[in-house]
Amino acid sequence: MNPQAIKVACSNCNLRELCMPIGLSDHDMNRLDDLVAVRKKIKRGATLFTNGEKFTSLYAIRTGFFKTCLATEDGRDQVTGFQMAGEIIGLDGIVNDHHTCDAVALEDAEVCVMPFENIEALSREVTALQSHVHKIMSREIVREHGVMLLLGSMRAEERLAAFLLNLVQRLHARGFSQSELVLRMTREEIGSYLGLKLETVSRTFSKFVEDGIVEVKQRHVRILDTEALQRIVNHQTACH
Amino acid sequence: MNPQAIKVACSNCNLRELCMPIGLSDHDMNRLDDLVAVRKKIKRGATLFTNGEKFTSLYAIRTGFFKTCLATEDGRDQVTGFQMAGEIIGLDGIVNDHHTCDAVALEDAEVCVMPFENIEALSREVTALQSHVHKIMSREIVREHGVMLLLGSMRAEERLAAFLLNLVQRLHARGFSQSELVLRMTREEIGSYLGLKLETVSRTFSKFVEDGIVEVKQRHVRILDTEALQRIVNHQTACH
DNA sequence: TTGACATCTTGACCCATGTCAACTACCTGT
DNA sequence: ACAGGTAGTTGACATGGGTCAAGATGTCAA
Repeated sequence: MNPQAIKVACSNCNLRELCMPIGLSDHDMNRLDDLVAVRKKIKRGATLFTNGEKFTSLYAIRTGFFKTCLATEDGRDQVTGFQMAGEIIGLDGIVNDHHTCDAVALEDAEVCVMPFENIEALSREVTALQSHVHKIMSREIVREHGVMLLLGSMRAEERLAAFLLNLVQRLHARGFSQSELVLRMTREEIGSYLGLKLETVSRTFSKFVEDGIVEVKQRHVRILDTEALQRIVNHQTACH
Repeated sequence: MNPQAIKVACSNCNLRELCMPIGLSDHDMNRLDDLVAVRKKIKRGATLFTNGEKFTSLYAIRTGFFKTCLATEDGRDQVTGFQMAGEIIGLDGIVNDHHTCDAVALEDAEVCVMPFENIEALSREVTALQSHVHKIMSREIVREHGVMLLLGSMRAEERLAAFLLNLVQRLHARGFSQSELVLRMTREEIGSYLGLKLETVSRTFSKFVEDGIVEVKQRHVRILDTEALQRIVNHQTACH
């Protein structure tokens, strides 16, 4: 195999419209190819980075599924997000040059390692990249606002409905079904993300099944009535 | 009054070490002075920007106190943060060119308006500014992780204790007392931020007063026992 | 000062979710 | 195919915080 064959190239990557700026000239696109230092495989259960570790790079997920989570000394544990192909992780490390959470692979995964100094250097020259980096960070801020809304004001059913809709929507954007999905995480991890106990997550799934909104068989979920989920999320003050 | 007198100048601003990169050369510092297009005063209760509004600028708070909040059609309302002098708001608007939350002044305030295109242009040339912008956004992401932890896994007392400690710590960094503070927001706004009802916030304050941890007189709070608050925040699994 | 209104406190009661426990189903490696 | 371990489900009960309501306190304008 010649070196060319294993050379990483964003320009040929079928995920590039998810993680890279669009509408670049050929010249700029070629420069972007140098952003990715190397690819890295992570086995299920292994960490890509952990809290306290030195920050060097952002990571674009090529394949696989991650969770990011915060663990405190006093035993709390909060899943702060689930990330899938085309998404960027590691942004938490920029501010203090050290990561402040763990990124754990929930299935065998592969990521593109993008040294942050390369990103900064190149984005001084390629305006589209600069703008893209800003948007990625802003998107994460806005996403977290949404999670705060969920955690601060929604009830269990509303949280789980919002969670399922969000997952299928992101999977659909990657070419998967709008109605079927395989959960890569346990009930406990879902619960941690949604601020619920695993039993509550399980019960709420059962409730949805009873109501004919979804079919659930372990981690396989089929959504039968998307609008019902939508209504549950928006419900809230419908009773007032 | 000559124009020079009202010319905005970061280089003379006593907040610059809070909102601007440090260790700049005189030359770079002068260039930074051009970042701020204008200053703007906002009356108590007025908005600096609102959800859906076109995004043009980031804002550095010079004086005053803001809340940012998300309001959904279905009547939910979530305070996503409280911001004080030296902090930057508006980051949520970058990703879609429109703001996704409201910024409301909780007391008369003044902000420096920094057009985002100026920021992007200048940060292509001044590396320290580029790095600073990245760190500010990353800091916001990490802050929100902390709020997710709070909302997802803490009980009412723990949330309020964490909230008070965070506030005094930030105020102390601005030269105020470590033990005394004036809340600029209502119990309802605190509750919204912490995912609690205003009655619960009020009761929890009363509990802290009973326990001799704080003195509360309306919005005036004096912390008598910082370590007790610290212990409450870290407590959690101490019972196991 | 007075009245009107917003904010805050407190009590009584209720319910959604947590807790604890038993049981079932599934997956993994041999 | 089997054993052991992990993950998920379900029931019974406990409880933290929500809800509703009354009253107190503070604020602002006239």
